[in-house]
Amino acid sequence: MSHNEVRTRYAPSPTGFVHIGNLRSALYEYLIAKVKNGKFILRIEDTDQKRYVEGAVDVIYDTLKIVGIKHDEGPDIGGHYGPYVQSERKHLYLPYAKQLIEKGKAYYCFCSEERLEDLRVKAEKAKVQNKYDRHCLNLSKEEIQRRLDAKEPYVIRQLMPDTGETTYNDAVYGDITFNNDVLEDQILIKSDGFPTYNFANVIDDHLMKISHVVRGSEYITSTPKYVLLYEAFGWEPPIFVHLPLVEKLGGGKLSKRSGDAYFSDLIKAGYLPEAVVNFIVLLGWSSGTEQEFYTLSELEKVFDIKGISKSSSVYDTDKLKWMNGEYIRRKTPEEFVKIASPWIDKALPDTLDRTKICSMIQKRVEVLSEIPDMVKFLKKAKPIDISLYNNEKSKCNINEAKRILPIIRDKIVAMEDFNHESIYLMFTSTAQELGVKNGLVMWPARIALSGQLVTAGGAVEIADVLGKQETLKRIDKAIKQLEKTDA
RNA sequence: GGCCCUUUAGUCAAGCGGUUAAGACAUCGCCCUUUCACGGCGGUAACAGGGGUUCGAGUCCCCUAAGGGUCACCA
Repeated sequence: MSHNEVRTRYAPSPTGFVHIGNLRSALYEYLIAKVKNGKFILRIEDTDQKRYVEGAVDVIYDTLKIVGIKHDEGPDIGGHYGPYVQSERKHLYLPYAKQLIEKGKAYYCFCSEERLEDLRVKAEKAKVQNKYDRHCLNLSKEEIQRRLDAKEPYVIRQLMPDTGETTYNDAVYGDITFNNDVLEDQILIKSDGFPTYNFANVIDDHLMKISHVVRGSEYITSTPKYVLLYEAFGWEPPIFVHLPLVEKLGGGKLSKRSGDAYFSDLIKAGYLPEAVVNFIVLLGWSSGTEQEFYTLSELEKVFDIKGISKSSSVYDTDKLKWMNGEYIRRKTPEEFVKIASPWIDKALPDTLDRTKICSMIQKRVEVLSEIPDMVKFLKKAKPIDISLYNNEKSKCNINEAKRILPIIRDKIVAMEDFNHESIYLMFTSTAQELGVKNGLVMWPARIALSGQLVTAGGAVEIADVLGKQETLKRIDKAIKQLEKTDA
C-alpha cells in the first residue's frame, strides 16, 4: 500500500439473494472505510459461471440502496480500478499466474477431474486430509509444451512450501499460524480459463489497492494461501479482518434458508431497513457503551474494529422484533401512516380513517405484517361468543352486558358529536350515573364492537374509528343476540 | 478425522489482574389502565471443567470438554 487511504470492498457473488450475514459483512466493510473517510468498493465475484443467476446483481444494488450504503466505486458507477466485475477481468489473471510459474511458485496441471475425484475418495477412505499428489509437478518443459499445443485442458496450481509455517496477523483474531504442510497446491486458474476465487481475490485486492480485507471467518483457514501468494508476488499483504460467523438459533452456520435469514424476506415481513441495520451491526460488534440505537451516519463516526468480537453470535429474531417495534414507535404519526397504510389496505376498505387507525395501533405493532390481522375486525363485525362478556376484573358478565349495552345504545343515539372525546365522556358519565367502574361499561362495549377478547385499541378508539352509524349497528346486533339468550 | 477459531444468563453483550460481574431482548411479578400493547418499578438467571502463574484471575498460561469453521476446477 503506497499510501494509507482505507479502502475496503464488498465482494459478493451474485446468487440472487443477500443474506443477513452477508449484509452484515457489507456493513462492517462500509463502516471500516467510512469511519476513516476511506473508500468502499463494490466488486462482483462471478468467476463461477455455473452459478450465474439472472438479475442477481440488481438485488445487490437494491439492497445496498435500501439500507443506505453507498459505494464509491463499482460496476455501475465505475472508478479508477475497474472493471469491477470479475468476469470482465478474466484476461488479466492468466499473466499473473504465468508470472508465478516463471518464479517456480506455480505449475501446470493436466490431471482429469476423474483422477482428482479418485484421489479424494482414497483420502476419504484412508481418513487423511485430501491433498493433490503433485502428479504434474515435475513434467518436463517439453511435455508441458506438447500438451499445451495439443490443446489439452489444464489448470494452474500454486506450489506450496511443504515445510515451515505461515503466520499472519488478523485485526480481530490476532496472530494465526498454520503449518505449511496442511496447505494444498490449490488451483489458481481453472480449465475454463477463469481464475478461482482464491486467486482472483488476491489479484483484485492488490490491483484495487484494498487496504483492509474484511470477510467472514470461514476464510481464516485459506488466508495463509493468500499470504503466500502475496509473498510470491512480492506484494505487501492487506490488513486481514475476519468476522465472526452468524449462526442460526439451533447452532450451525446461517447460510441456507433458515427463518428470516434473507434481507428481502425481512423487508417483505415488515421490518424496517434501519432497524435491521441497527440490529445486525450489533450482532458481533459493540461500542463498549450502553448505547444501542444507532443510525447509519452515527455508525460511520463511531464504528471501531476493536469492538468486533471473536465469537460467533446467534441470529435470534426476538430482539430484532423488539427493536423494530421500537423504531416504529419512534416514527411520527405522519411517518407511521405512510408506512402502515399499505398494510392496512390489505385488510380494510379505504373508507375508514387511516390516521385514527394508525394512532390506535402504532404502539402495538412490532412488525408491519401484523397489521392486517390486527385491524381486520374493523371491517366486519364478528359473530360474538357471548362468553366473552364474562370478565372478572371489570366485573362484567352476560347479564351485566344485557343491562348496560341498551343504555349505551340510547346514549349514542342521542349524541350529536361523535368523536374520541365525546365518546369517552359518554362512557365515563354512564359509568358514573350507574355508580360502576368505567371498565364495566367499556368491557361489554368493546366486546360488542369487536367480537374479540383482545383488540388493538379500546372501546373508545374502536367506536371512533367505526363511526356512529356502524357503532350503533354493531351494538344493536349484540343486544339482539343477548336478548335471545337466557342466563 | 487433521488443522484453525471460539467459550460471561435462553439470546445479544460490557469487562481487558482487585467490580455487589454492567446493560439490552426474552421470561416472571407488581403498578398504570377501557382488553391488549405502550410506559414505570422490581425479580429469576452467567464467567464450560480442571490445573497452574499471582497477595489476588471472568481477565494471563496449559490441559480437557463442547460448539463452530475448513479441508472443491464454490465463493
